[in-house]
Formats: sequence, structure tokens, C-alpha cells
Amino acid sequence: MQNNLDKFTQEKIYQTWEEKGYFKAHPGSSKKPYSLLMPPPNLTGEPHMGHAMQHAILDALARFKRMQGFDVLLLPGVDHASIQFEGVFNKILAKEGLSKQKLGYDTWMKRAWQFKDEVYKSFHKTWSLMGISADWSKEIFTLDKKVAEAVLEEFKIFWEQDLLYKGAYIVQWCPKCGTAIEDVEMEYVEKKEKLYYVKYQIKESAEKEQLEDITIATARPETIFADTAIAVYPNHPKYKKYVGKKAWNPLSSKENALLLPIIEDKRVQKDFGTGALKITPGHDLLDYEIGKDHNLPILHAIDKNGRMTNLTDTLEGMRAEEARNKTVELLQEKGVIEKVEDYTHSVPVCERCKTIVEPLISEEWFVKMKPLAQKALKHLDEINFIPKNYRKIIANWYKEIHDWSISRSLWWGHRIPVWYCEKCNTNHEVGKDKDMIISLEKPTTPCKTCKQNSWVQEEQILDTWFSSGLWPLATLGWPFVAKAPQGKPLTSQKGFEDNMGKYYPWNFELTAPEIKYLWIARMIMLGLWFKDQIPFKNMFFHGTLRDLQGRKMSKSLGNGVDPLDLINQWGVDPVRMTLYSYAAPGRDPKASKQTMDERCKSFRNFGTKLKNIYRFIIDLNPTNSSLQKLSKSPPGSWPDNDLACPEEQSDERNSFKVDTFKNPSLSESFQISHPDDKKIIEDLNKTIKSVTKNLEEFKLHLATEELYEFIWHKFADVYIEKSKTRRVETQPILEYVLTNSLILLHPFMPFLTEELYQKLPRCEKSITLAPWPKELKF
RNA sequence: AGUCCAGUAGCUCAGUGGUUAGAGCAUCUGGUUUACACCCAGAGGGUCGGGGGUUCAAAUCCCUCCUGGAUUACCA
Repeated sequence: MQNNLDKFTQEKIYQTWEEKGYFKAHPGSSKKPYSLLMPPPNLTGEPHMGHAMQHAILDALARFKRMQGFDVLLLPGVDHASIQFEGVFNKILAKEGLSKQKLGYDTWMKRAWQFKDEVYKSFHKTWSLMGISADWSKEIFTLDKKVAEAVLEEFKIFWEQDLLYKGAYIVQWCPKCGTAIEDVEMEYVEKKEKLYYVKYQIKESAEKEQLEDITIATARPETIFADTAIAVYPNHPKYKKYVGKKAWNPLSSKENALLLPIIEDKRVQKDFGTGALKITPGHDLLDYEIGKDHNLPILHAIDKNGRMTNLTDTLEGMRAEEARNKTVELLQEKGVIEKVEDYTHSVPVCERCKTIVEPLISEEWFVKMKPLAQKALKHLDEINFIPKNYRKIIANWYKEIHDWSISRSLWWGHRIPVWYCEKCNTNHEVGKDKDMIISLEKPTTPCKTCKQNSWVQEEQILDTWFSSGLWPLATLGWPFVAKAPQGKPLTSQKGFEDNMGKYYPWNFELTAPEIKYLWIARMIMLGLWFKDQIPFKNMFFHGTLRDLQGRKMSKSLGNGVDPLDLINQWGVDPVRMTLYSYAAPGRDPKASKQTMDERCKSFRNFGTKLKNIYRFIIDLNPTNSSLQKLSKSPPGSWPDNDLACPEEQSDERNSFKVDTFKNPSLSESFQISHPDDKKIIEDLNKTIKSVTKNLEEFKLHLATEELYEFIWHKFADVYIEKSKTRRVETQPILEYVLTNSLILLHPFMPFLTEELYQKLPRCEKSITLAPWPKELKF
């Protein structure tokens, strides 16, 4: 068992590519641009198979476009991933018996940045190991100054356009993470609970003397303390007569929750439960909406730590789950529980820590999204979604969009760039007439009311996606190289090179479907809003790798496959080929270590085949081929007098191979007259055409399959076998087909093709500079 | 509940109007030892989830049902 290339050779090849600057984009070049945006992996640990797949796909396309003669920009970066990073990092600290609180802000931050550096190193190692041909000189981290400036600009524009507001609203709160989260950051789990039917006594019964009551069904009796109304469906036959009256809260002794008005609202479903609904605006989204429309007060029975408040007297400080049982006991004592039913429903939990999410009121920042979504909807057709059905999925989300809650009570991220005057704005109120300033640094200008410099910054940070949503812009130097909307003057000019004009919109972006709303939909909205153009022309969704049972690969399930293990075992090129074979757009491929090993093995064998083809044609060349004389450099050695940069190369560099064969004076032995020769050249032509087409359409799984079939079964098994009887005569054709095969295969198996290409009698300085093959007319 | 995706060889998957439905792995038979045993030639293995329809022609398009999965919404 031996791999085709040893680690050392691979490293050397990669180093040379980098040193020669083959991966650099050249904004000044006259070549047509082709830009690919690397999704920044989250700063949370080792790269996983999903990353490996994304990067392998991006790299193949980048290499292909470069060989086609484009000025390619493949721009890398890493995302700080606030909430995920804190989750991972705090767990590590916990192992040392440390925590955020124990370390304090400054020390914690220092340690966090150290951890960031460690993770960064492991990313870089993997990238170079995989042969990723990115322009490292342009690499960005989402907490870089440059991005912070862009985020400031984003914030300011939203503020000036009156799209930004701050206030106490109901949000999804994760008591464990201690922050508000977005609904897209939640998931649902089925839970078996009870549905309690509770009687609320009507204050003034109808004419009759006996007391009447209204029964409501609830799964969360512990929130009864914070009820502020009872709602029924309009014109409900049974309850119509109670509307306008009041009911006693069975638990509360607090004045504003003591008597509950009975109201009508069509958002109540008449067929569920009893058709009457208790309204708890402080702990339920729908209730909050209803409460707002009916001007109901908002009360809190549960606080941000998930514990009962003083609204509950005896239960204060108790965890909500525990309090439920206690509440039921209280209700039983009062004899107001009519019946209890089993009830299964989905409960929202935090996607990160699986804690039950508590809707509650919190002071947060929001962006109004309607206008942005509407604009995005208008332009959605300008983006080529792969697969196509994602257009519809994204469009549906835009149609039902709600405001974006952008503040998070965390430390790792962009601090909200708002400063309040400590003296005049103690409540940290927000508004154009309030004493506040938007700025990254502490303002130097005094407060206009008290004339003092006592500014304090907003404590919260911004949602990660507030910055990653700018990724297509910030990576190219926005806002310093592009005008903000409404012809507004630029904040500053900081000498950024103007990549924007050349590379925006990006030609290609890809991602996993999981973050289509969080990231992709937002990049589209922000790109259109700030730049008036879609951020990318082709949006590719690859599938999520799953295990054989169809479950997501994850650390906790232990069903994941480490890309580095595979690479160590089989070499990079076979692993890349394996990933392409799984890269059919929009499909979720199922795999295990074993199935991946099988594929890797077959592609490793393919590499060996290629080496043997090379050996047969070149090393065992029976002729002193006339082509040999044209050699630019002796086989097997790396040319040392390279051009500084590929830019300076003339286009003629590529023409000699085909011309050689067309021109009898250069190759007297090259005659395509034998049927076998015709057949193989025709097959190669077909392969060139079809591989090119499939790459243009991002069908990498088909392109690799065709090359595999052509090289192994058509070229090696058939043509080479037949050629043995007329070996000398076929030598030029063998060399021609081999050269073109290597070039076609290079985007997918960069290392082995480079290694073999270097040893061909005539070649470029590197296969990365070789022109993409064209069909040979004869 | 809505929407979307999938169901093809023992397994993992390509193929999405047009020869006899393919690949890798697995199974079986034979061959080759100076390009390659990490090989070559060949074989077996499929009512393309079920049913109905459109068409000269359907795995492919339409309808319907079944199964699995994603996703969205509600859930008092």
C-alpha cells in the first residue's frame, strides 16, 4: 500500500506555487476577472468534511478559470462566529476551572485571541495541505479593523435611513447562552407534556346568581402569574357574552394581573383547547402581538436566567421547570383545574446548547427588514441558484421576513458602535435627539447637553451575521472604494486598492444549505442595499454529508470522518476526487469512513494508473521523439528562471502544442489517418468539450467521472494497448493525449498532475499556467 | 399542516425524453508477470418505490398513493 505522492513532494509543490505567486489575483491585469468568495469557516476548531468539500470545489473552479485565461480571485477568510466561538471556548475554559466571570473581560479577551491564533494555524495547515489556490495576501478575518469599519458604515447607514431601532421587545432568549437569539438559530424538539384546563372565574356573572367561569387550556401554567387578559375568537357562541367583562387571575395577587379583561381576537383558534386563550404578553410571541394591539400591560413571571420573579411570591428564584409543578399544586389547592390531558408538542430549543428557549421581553437592537427584502425579491432572478429550487426557498423567506434582532449579550464580536453620555443619557435611550454618538472609538467631542466627555459604550455586540452579511463587500474594501447609497460622501479614503469595480459582483459563491437564510439571504439583501447590485452571480448549494443512517455528521454522534485522516491515508488528490464524487448539487450524500475509504482507494488507484501511463509513454519512449527536441527544460527538474508573475506571459505560450500537431514541419510523424488515432483524438475532443461544459455548469461530479472513464478505459485500456503494435508511429499522439489529460485533470488532482507534467518533454513552468485544452481540428 | 428533495444493482450513488439503464466497492470466471496485481478481459446481479396517464418512445414529463429526509409555520 503506497500513495502516489509523498507528503514532502506535495509540500514542495505547494510551496513553489505560492512562492511564484500563481494564486495571486491581478486587479490591474487586462484579463477578464473571475472571482470566487470562500465561505469563511467558523472559528471553532478543526476543519471538518464540509469545509474540505467546499474548498475542494472552489479550488477546482479557480484552477479551471485560471487555465482558461481569467484573472482569478479566490479570496479566503475566517469568521469569528460569536455565539459558537464563545460556546466552544468557554467549554475549554471550564475544563481549567475558569469562566468568563472569573477571568473578567480583559483577560478573557486576551485568551480568546490566543485561542483564535491556534485555530487559525490549523485552518492554514489544512488549506495548504489540500492545495487550495487562494490569494492569501487578501485574507480577511471578520474582526479585522477593515471589517469593523465596514460594519460601522453599515450601522450608520441603517441609522440614517431610520431602519434601526432599539427597544424592549419580545425576543427568543436562551437562558444558558444568556443572550437573545434569532428564530433561525433555534430548533424544535418533540416533548410529551400536559395540557392543563384551568378555570378563571368571571368577576360579574350574568344575571344569574351562581358564579360562572371560563376555562382555558395551557401547557405553561407557571406563566399564569403574568397573564394580563383572556382572549376569545370573535363572536364565539359560548363566550360572546363575557366579552368586556373581567375574570379573576386564579394565582396572582398583584394588582395589574388580578383582573383580566376578556377580549376578542381572531388570532385565537376557536377549535383548539377550549377556544379561549390566556394572554401572557411577556412570555409568548403571539400573546405579545395580541397584547400590543389591545394595549395590555406586560408582566414577567420568569427572568433572563430562567428563574421565577417576585411576581410569584412563594416561587421566586425557582427554576421555571420546577415552578411548573408547584404552580399546578397551587391551582389544585384552589380547585380550579378542570382536567389534565397528555399533550405532545414541539418546544423550541437553542440550536447551540439545546436549552429551552424562553420568549421574553428584552432591550435589543433591530433592523427593519421589509424594504431590504422587497428589493432583494425584485433582483432575485439575477442570481443563478444551483440547484434552481433554492430561488423559491429564499424568495418565500423574504416574503415572510420579520425584523432582524442584531444585538447579542456576548463579548466576542463587534461591539455595537454606540456611545451614550453617562450624565445626560443614563437610561441609554436612543434617538436623533438623545445624547448619543455612533462611533467605533470613544468620541472626543463633548456631549452637547452637559459639555462633558463621559461617554460609555453600548455593552452588547452585534450578531455575527451582521458582519458576515457584508462579506462580499467588506472583502473588497467597501465602503472605502465604493460610494455609499444616496451619493453620500465617503467616511474616509484609506488607500484600499480598488478591487470592487473589478471583482464585484462575485462570479461564484457556495455554501451548505443550513445557512441559506442566516447568511446567503442576508448577503443578497445587504449587497443590493449598499451596492445596488447582487453580490454573486452563481450561488451553489452543496449537500450536507450524512452518515449511512442519514444523520448529520457531528462530533457528539461520533459519526464524522476527519478529512485529515483520509488525506494522511490516501493522499490529497484521491480525497479531492472523492469529495467531487459526492458534490452533486443539492443532494445529501450518505457516507462513512468505510465508503469514503473505498472511493479514495479507487481514485488512488486511478492516480497510479496515470503514473503508469506516464511511465509507458515518456520513460519507455522507444523513439527519440522529434518533440523532445523542443523541450524547454530537461525533464524532472523544476525550472529556475521563472517569470515573476504569470501576468507577463504572452498568449503564445500556449499555442505550440496544438500548432505542433497541425504543422507538419514541426512534427513530421504526426499524422492522424489511422482509425485508432482518429478515434482517440475524437474521444479526447469529446471529453474536452464535455468536461469544460460540466465545469461551466458546476457539475464537478460529472467532469471527474468522465475524465476517469476517458483516461483509464478509453486511453489506457484501449488505445495504449492497441498502440503497442505501432508504438513509434503513435508516440506523438500518446504524448498529445497524455498532456491534455493531465491538464484537464489538474483542477481536480493538482499535485499529481503537476508532478507528472513537470517531467513531460515540453511543458510550461507549471501546469497551473497551462492553457485549458481546445478540441483539435483535423 | 404547508413547501421542497429523494426512493435506480448487495452497498454508496450517477444518469432526468431517444441505442441493450451506468460507475465504484462487493461477488464469480479467465488472463497477463518488462506501463500498471493499486492490472486486463469477461460474467452474474435491476418489474429504475407502487399504480395510472401523456408520447412513436418514459428511470426521465403529468396525476395519485406509499416510504424516508430536509425545511417553514402553528402548537393555549
